[in-house]
Amino acid sequence: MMDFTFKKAQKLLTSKDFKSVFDHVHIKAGTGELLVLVFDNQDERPARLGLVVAKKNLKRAVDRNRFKRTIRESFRTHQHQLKGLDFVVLSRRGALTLDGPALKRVVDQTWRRILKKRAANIATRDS
RNA sequence: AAAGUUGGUCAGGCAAUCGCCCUCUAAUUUAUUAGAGGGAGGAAAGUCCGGGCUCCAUAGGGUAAAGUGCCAGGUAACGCCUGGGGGGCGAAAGCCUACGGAAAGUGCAACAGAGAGUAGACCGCCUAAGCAGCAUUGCUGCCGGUAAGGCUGAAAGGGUGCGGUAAGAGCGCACCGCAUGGCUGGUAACAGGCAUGGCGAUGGUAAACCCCACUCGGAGCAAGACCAAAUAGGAAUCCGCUAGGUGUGGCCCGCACUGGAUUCGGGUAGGUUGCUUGAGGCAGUUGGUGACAGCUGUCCCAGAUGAAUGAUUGUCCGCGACAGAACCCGGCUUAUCGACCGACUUUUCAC
RNA sequence: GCGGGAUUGGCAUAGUGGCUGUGCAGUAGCCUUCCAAGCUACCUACAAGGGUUCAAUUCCCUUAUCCCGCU
Repeated sequence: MMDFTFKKAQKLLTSKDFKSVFDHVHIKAGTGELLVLVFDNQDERPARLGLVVAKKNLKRAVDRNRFKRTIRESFRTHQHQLKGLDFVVLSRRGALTLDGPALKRVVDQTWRRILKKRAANIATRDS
């Protein structure tokens, strides 16, 4: 039975954690709705997630909460494929146009694209 | 039954799985596991008012600024609520109402108009006399009288009618309005009625200045308190100085600090706390027209700190709106698909 | 979360209880052989709603949008 919990250890908590991701972006992936920055720890630690949702893009608190919950839920179900990575997800203006299920599909696709890029990075580094 | 008015309640339900936050209990590897319980709103929103709480200086005096504005009550308090009065709308139930003072003072009113506030005389009306005419009358119209009618304007210094007059006029009278003084009812706002005045005292604007009455110290949990790396040096006590400077009130008075000596601790990053038992909810009862208050019983009902309520599936229905706590309450305002319960008004029909 | 401020043509910026100016831009004409400059004319505004007033861009209230300060 796989563990799909989402504890505090899997969140980026301090400003130091956020800074390390922002200063050393190894992989960048985005759509019109969101932007994902990835820091590669290159080990088997649990993946960690941080969210940056600007009031400018999503004005109502209800929309911001929905955006964060959807991404957390998707992260929770995909975490075992994402080990060793730290993520920062930022909202973009287009986030308002998607409803919950549609946003979830977009996020799921983004994880797959990041994994592909990571594999390519490792290949170039090894060669 | 239809049309309408008004008060209140609710804000998808149930089940399964995977997850999140807090509390309690137990176990241990001391941050995990297991069990139990709890987990957004009527507006949590806007931040428009009022209070608690905390610090500033102990919150004192004066002045400025600001706010409120029919009366009485409720409340911790309010710009809120309840009841009543005046005014407006409606056939009614009912709804709306910044509703003190312009007979203390100052100011403002474009354009038009004769005249815009100590009124005014443009067109007019009347008039001695003259001319015409048999005459009713018509024309010109001195000295003057007059303000009814016309014109302008948002507004023209009481209104309507009758008398009166050369023509007119509160000039006189009646009714209405206004003012003053009693009276009656009401806690009061106010209402009713009487007498007198005789409109030369009195148009509008106070969300113009202002006057009157009442309220008000300032900041805000990023308040504040505690534990504490690195780095840099400060704090308390006593003595001295009232000149200057500093300080959290817009300003003044008033108040505290400063310089020297002695003594020893101080506190930025970060963390902890403040953090939820409260002007609390529910039920009953008593008082009150009511807002509400008293008493009795009972319950504990979010407390996060990248910030918790979600996702998937099934099922039912009326197919689910606006929208997410961040110190806490009382209001107001704004957003909102709907559902249910009660009270009242009018019309029609039946008995 | 708390506390402040702003909104005037396409852009920038005055203004005040009685018909909204000014500059740049745009359009048309004049001038010039043509262009530029210059001159003339036109065009397009008081964020939205309600109230006070005879009259509101101005005074008052509500709403919307934007900006700033306090970790």
